[in-house]
Amino acid sequence: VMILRSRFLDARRKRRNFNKQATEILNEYFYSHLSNPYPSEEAKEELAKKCSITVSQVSNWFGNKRIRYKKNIGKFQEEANMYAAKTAVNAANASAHGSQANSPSTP
Amino acid sequence: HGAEKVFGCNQEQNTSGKTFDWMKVKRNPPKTAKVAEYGMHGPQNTIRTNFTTKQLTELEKEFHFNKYLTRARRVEIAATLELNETQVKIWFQNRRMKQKKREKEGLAPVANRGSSK
DNA sequence: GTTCTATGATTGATCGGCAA
DNA sequence: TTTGCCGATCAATCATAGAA
Repeated sequence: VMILRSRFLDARRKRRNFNKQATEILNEYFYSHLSNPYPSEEAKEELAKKCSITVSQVSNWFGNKRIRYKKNIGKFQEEANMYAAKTAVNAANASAHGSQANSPSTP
Repeated sequence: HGAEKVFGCNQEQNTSGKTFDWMKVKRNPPKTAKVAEYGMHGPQNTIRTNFTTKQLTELEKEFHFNKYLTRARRVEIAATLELNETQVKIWFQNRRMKQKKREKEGLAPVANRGSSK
């Protein structure tokens, strides 16, 4: 089995992890929609823009995240609680007082 | 019909820890191949087929000739490459999607942002 | 430098919906 | 009613980046 797997060894190489900020945005969305983490095409485009990555990359991220999450829910429990708390705080700030002139991101 | 009703004041809608339907989704095993046959229930088969370089090269060549297959052509190719007609059909379907995806990405990679390196 | 784990991308195949 | 295609997704795997 020589495995001429070298047939397409190219794109898959040179992989770059996303910025910590991008991952943060993706995880926030994922855990705040844990009941149904399937962003619409529009939502994906918005996330892609915020994360500065392509829509395909957003799709890949969610695909991998969903599969790996359900594969081992326990391993993500800590992360899940962390983002759940974070989402709760954001929701509280948003509904508490109608103030909105506050963008926590993009320094 | 958009945002759910007001939430956050009662009922523990704590989503963490719960198992939703999407987490239970299970795909049926591939029906590729002839499992029946003589009782052979080995771990193999029903597993993702690994196309050989030769098969992929041939499929790729055919794709550049025709994006869509005719029944006759499909039968011919399947026989030549020793694949099911379904596998050939699916390969072309996936190949077309891949092509579309490339065209789409190839026309808007602009706005390169903080690409760490 | 080596070993193991986290993660982005690729891809054969499945699922639901739609059209012929 | 049956079959092909599309769009989305699954699920397994590849190859690398990063942690240990």
